[in-house]
Amino acid sequence: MPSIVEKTISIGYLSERTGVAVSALRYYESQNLLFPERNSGGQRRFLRADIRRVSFILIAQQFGFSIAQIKEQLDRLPQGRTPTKRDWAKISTGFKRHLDAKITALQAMRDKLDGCIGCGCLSLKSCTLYNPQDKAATKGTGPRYLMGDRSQDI
Amino acid sequence: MPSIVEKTISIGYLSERTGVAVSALRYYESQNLLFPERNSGGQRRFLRADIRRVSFILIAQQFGFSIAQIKEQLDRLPQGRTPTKRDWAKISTGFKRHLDAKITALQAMRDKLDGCIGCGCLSLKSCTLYNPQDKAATKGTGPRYLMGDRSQDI
DNA sequence: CCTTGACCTAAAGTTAGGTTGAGATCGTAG
DNA sequence: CTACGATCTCAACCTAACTTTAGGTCAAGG
Repeated sequence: MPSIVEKTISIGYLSERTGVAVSALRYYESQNLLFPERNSGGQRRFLRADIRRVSFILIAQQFGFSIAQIKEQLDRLPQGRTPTKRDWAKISTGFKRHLDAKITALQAMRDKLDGCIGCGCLSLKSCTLYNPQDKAATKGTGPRYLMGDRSQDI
Repeated sequence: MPSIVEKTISIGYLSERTGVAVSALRYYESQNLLFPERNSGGQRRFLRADIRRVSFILIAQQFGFSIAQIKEQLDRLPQGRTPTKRDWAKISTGFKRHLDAKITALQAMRDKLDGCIGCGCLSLKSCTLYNPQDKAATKGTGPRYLMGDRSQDI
């Protein structure tokens, strides 16, 4: 437990304060999410501001963002000085856009599913859950015939 | 391409019809999502109804469900006969409940984030994104102190 | 000085959801 | 009968996000 006047903290203290395992913190460093300095003995010394940085990582993960995406957001923070309220607010906004898009997409699917349950098309020809673009975009493996499409010979 | 009168289909044809790789279909069998019979030569013979079963797996994956969760839903289908419209509608309903819950959770987070952006609490003491229950439930690793909680000494 | 606990590195292991490769067999067209 | 593509099994490999293990070092208390 470092006293209030010490400017850097150990990996153990950062772990205790954030609930993130020491091994995970070292992993985050290897992924360039954290940039601790080293003391004369080679041990990591973090800034107190890194507590907030790690907390941000945790929240972003709860929102479903990958480590790479989180890194992109963190890269937008200023280097050389401790991030301010405004700095955090700025990246939170960019972050909200992703989240909004994610919610919208899920709602669209939910609405399609609603339609399918109502009309029974989960077992008919015209199920709207058939969505070729998505699959073509993610895999390039050509069209996929989902739930009841081309079902004339089923 | 099996003629319309043949009752079973090959793994290659099932792959072609669903867009799912042959290797993935074999993997699904290993995970007990599919139960093909075998011909005299040991090759898998699927039912035409398995096209719909695989399509269901794809859609469920798009909704973010794991293979294990999808298996749970598929296990609710009747054995011994081809599932009907009503059978599929029944599991789609259970499925919608999960989806609704997921959307609600995401919206709650989005709303908290909205609040945080507005009030600047991403760098203050009382950030509502601090959510001890969730973490305690998922990991059992004790409380996690998120974004600005206990920030008096930051 | 000695012990003990926190810390270090590098490499290997873990889970999910598959893919890839090797080597052998099946099945069908010519 | 011979080719040749489709299938078969089994094991190894892949990414993400970490954890674990092994073997060794640092730092603080007594």
